[in-house]
Amino acid sequence: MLKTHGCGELRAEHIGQSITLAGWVHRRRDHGGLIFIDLRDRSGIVQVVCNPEISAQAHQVASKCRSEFVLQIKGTVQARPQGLINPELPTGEIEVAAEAVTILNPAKTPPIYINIEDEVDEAVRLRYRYLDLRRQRMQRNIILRHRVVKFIRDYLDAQGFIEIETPILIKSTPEGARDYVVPSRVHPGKFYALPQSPQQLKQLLMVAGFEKYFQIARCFRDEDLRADRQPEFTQLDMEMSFVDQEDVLRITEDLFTALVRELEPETGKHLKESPFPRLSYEEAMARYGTDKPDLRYGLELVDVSDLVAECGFRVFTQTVAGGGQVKALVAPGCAAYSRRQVDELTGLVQKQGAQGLVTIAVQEGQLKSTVSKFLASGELEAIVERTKAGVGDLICIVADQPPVVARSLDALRREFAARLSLADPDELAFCWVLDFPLLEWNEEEGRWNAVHHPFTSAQDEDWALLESGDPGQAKAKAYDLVLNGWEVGGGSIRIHRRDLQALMFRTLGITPEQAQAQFGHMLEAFEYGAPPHGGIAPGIDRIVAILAGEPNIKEVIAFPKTQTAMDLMTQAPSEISPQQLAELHIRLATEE
RNA sequence: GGGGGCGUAGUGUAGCGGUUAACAUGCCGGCCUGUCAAGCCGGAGAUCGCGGGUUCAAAUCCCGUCGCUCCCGCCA
Repeated sequence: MLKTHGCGELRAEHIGQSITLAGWVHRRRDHGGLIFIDLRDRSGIVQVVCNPEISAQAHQVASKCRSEFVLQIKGTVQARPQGLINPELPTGEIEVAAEAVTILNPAKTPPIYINIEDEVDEAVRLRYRYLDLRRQRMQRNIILRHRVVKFIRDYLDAQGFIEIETPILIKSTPEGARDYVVPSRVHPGKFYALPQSPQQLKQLLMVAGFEKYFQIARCFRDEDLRADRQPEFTQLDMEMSFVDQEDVLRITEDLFTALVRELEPETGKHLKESPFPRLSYEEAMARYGTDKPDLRYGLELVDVSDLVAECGFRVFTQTVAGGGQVKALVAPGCAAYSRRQVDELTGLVQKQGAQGLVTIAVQEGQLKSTVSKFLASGELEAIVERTKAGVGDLICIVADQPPVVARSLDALRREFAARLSLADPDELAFCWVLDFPLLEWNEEEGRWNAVHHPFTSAQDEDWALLESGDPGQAKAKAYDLVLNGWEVGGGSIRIHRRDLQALMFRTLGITPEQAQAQFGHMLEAFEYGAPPHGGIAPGIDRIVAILAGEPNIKEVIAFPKTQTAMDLMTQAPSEISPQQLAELHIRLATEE
């Protein structure tokens, strides 16, 4: 090794020791007669003093050093002189008196600051990602990610889980997201797909008798990007045999409870509660307007439809009569909102499809509402009472069909939480969302789609609904893990009986021939003693981002892609040579 | 596919019809033995993303385009 110690490890106990360090010039302070170098490596920063009276060589070389030069420094750890201790630095009680400085490699002036935590244009960061990754924020995030994955591996190993790799080149299936495909050289005109998740493979591992499987699995989906979506991302893929939903929830909950507690000294983030609260899908939509509610704050939606069903405001009465809802949200302390501020909120809900926004400002001794001339004072008071709004609060009301009401009030709820800083950034509010619908109607194609995926089991009593008319009412044995308003995982109990799988395919409008062509291997496998099984797949990138306090998963991925799925460092994707195309039997249909 | 935001020295920003395109920092040179975002002095560094248009005159206004970004659609 070119070093005996890490820069950040040195403490008062090392005083007097001869040591060798190697790292990067974090900052240089040249006083002419005396040069200070803050030397940085992964472990931290230490001050090196180059005094010509101790070593003329060290001082002379140090005078040529610049930011990000790679140095090896031999020297002695010494106590800092009286009054010169730097309490900002973990190594601030000591410094290293340089006896020899070697430039292992010089460096060009970097295009971004390594030593200042400053916002830099993301394109520049991504182009020079290796420099961006040198910065403290990214080092911290990537190391945190390592700890998360390491903890998960150790924990699941101790619970009897086996980590098994599954192929990256697999068969394309039409369900779900768009596949990334890879052409086959050996089989002209045929393509592999990259896995959207190892879904089928992990189920086959259950048929294979491994009983408890997990994998830190890379997944690929060729869909448009978001702050929480990259084209390739990492899941903790898990599957277990002889379990029911309760077992999967408990094991997952125990894992994340232990993980969060283990990392709390590092992240400073604590669990709001464990066991995690459970909400049915229906309840989540009713109380929060979303299936991924942020439970760090309240602001629950309140249904007031019955209170206004026969009031004097036709928008309300017609909405209720037409099967819609009138629901309210109380914004604490916002009664004094100006017309302009209310207009902003109205614009927000209109973007979600709502016609408008009705407000009631609860003021001392009076209620000011945009609809006071339509509603009797008793009706307004009934709404105030139902919503438990107090003096100084602003009640926001949306009337529309349930999906529009949900979307609008969810948007409002998140807007108020942001404006009023209601979400504690150091709190982790996990919850489970359960009892999802099994199927949803696909308007375009005129058929049912699986909400989760076609191997998800219906709840036991709901199988009959698939045959007898009302498949849309069937609930699935599916569950989502939600954390601070992010969906951080989803899973289900699978169908393990061939007859029920056939019923499922029939309901989805998949003919036996199509099922055989696409999923023949699954159906066949299930005929050889498939155990009851189920699993879950928490998203590693999202969980680490939340633990790191980052708003975007790019901040916890070493080499992420831009919103147009480019790698700005390597310029992927790129053209390939005509020879490569020819080998792959591909001709480009380039548009003119 | 659609909507919003951003694009000016290496980096972060200001300027928003007429400026020598400004400031900070970084960079280069000089001085400096106790700094720690060191200090002081001097210097270099910008076809204002790109293309077109309006105008006597465009970084500034208009149109288009490209890049980055946030969102909707999409993401079983």
